[in-house]
Amino acid sequence: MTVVTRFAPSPTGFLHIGGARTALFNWLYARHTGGKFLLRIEDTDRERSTQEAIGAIMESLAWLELDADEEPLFQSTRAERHAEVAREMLAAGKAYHCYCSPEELQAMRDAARAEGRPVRYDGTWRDRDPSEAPSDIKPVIRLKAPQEGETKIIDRVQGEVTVANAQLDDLILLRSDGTPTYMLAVVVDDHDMGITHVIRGDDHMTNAFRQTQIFEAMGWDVPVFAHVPLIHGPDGAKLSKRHGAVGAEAYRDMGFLPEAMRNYLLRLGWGHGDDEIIATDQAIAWFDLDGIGRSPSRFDMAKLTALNLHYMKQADDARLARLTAPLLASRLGRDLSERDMAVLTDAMPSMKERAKTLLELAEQTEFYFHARPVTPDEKAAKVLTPEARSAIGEMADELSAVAEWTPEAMEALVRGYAERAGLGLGKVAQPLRAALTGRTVSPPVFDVMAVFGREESLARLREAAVA
RNA sequence: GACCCCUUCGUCUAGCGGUCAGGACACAACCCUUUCACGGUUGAGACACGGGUUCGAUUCCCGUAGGGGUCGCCA
Repeated sequence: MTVVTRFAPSPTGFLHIGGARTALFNWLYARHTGGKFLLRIEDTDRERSTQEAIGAIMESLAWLELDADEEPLFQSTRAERHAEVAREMLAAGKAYHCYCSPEELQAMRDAARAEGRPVRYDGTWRDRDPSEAPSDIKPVIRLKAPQEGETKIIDRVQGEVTVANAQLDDLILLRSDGTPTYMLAVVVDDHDMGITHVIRGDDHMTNAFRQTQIFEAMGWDVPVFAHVPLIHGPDGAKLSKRHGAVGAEAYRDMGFLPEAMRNYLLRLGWGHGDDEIIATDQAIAWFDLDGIGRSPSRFDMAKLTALNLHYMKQADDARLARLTAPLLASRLGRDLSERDMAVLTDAMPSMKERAKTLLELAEQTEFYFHARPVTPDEKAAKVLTPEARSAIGEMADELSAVAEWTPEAMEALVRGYAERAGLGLGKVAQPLRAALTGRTVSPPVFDVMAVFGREESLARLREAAVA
């Protein structure tokens, strides 16, 4: 049997972190088994579904590089098929018309709650003669769910979970306006799409029982379920906007790499021994449902950040430059030229291991693109004492004579200068740094000079020397 | 309230009857060092509680407590 998984978001908002992980797990499982990963947009709530949300979700999935094997299916296009299944169940005696008004139902729920009884539909119309039906009310179609016994689901994460059928009521399949409910639509679509494995959030656990009843009423195979525990915020409560409940694209904007995000999300609720750094191809080879934990986990930005540093160090320089460019452009208030891009790429080897995000990369490489004369910040200005300036001038003269403009040659020269002056390297490097970058923090000064090139470096040093 | 699920360092987790309870992030100290980082070494830090079962429970069972989820003509 070929595995077919699906990710089925409802487009009422962005793709939040939990959804992103659900998508990742479905994608990984399909890739691991050589199966298919499908996408279904559950847009049956026309009030709340928006085009913007669809766009945001697709964009986030694209950013995370979770590619579906087929074009996304829009659930709203399948309403006729859903209604047809409802009518089929009606004809087979598996469903019935219910004429209760929303007000009556609400009263029923309120009463039940007040008396401390389970809140359920009481089956008023379950066995009532259709001739008693009021002519002025459009009925809904309800599932004639079993009232005795129990419904069991086999869940690859939660194990065997059983609930007494008495706990479940006759859910609505088709609304009075003839449109399908979520419960019906999901089952019909999962069946028609050939979904074999339903991997989704824990919040759908109770839905699994009701959906199983529909599958069984239709005589369809029930897919394998895997209900993944939810992700909570750092405080253990539900994810709120303050922490993880922002869209996945927000993490892109914060300067995280998609591969870091995937690795982080993978390790949140899934483990493979002591392994922490798990590249995507390795994840595909290793991922299995048995590795999913049963307890909810908390979102931890620090760990994501640490992972991001790791992947940044490994990332290709040109790619990092490309990703950093727009962030840098917005800091500088101008676009980067081809020449700028070359400088940025050259700057990456010494830069990428000291920045945790692309945002930091942009911030820390910014000085390369500030035109001369250098404007030192407060700390750098303090370093540039008159003595330091004259030393910078002397070093500039010596440096101008260096044959090869390499970090090694420059370092040898400056070390020699420091020794003759009876100073540590730090004493002379800081003024150089301040003169070159206008800051007191930067990559090693000789790397910086190599990136700037001979001409630009000497110009900066000489300006600092005479200032 | 009813039903269902969960509970190992602060966080993510390993563990699947006998372990000095391991790793990672974060934290602290030290080393490295031209600044900041990276890196390295070391340290502190956990089996929610109470009963069983067993020669022996973190591990199995039952309670308690705490947390979470679900109870719509929303998805």
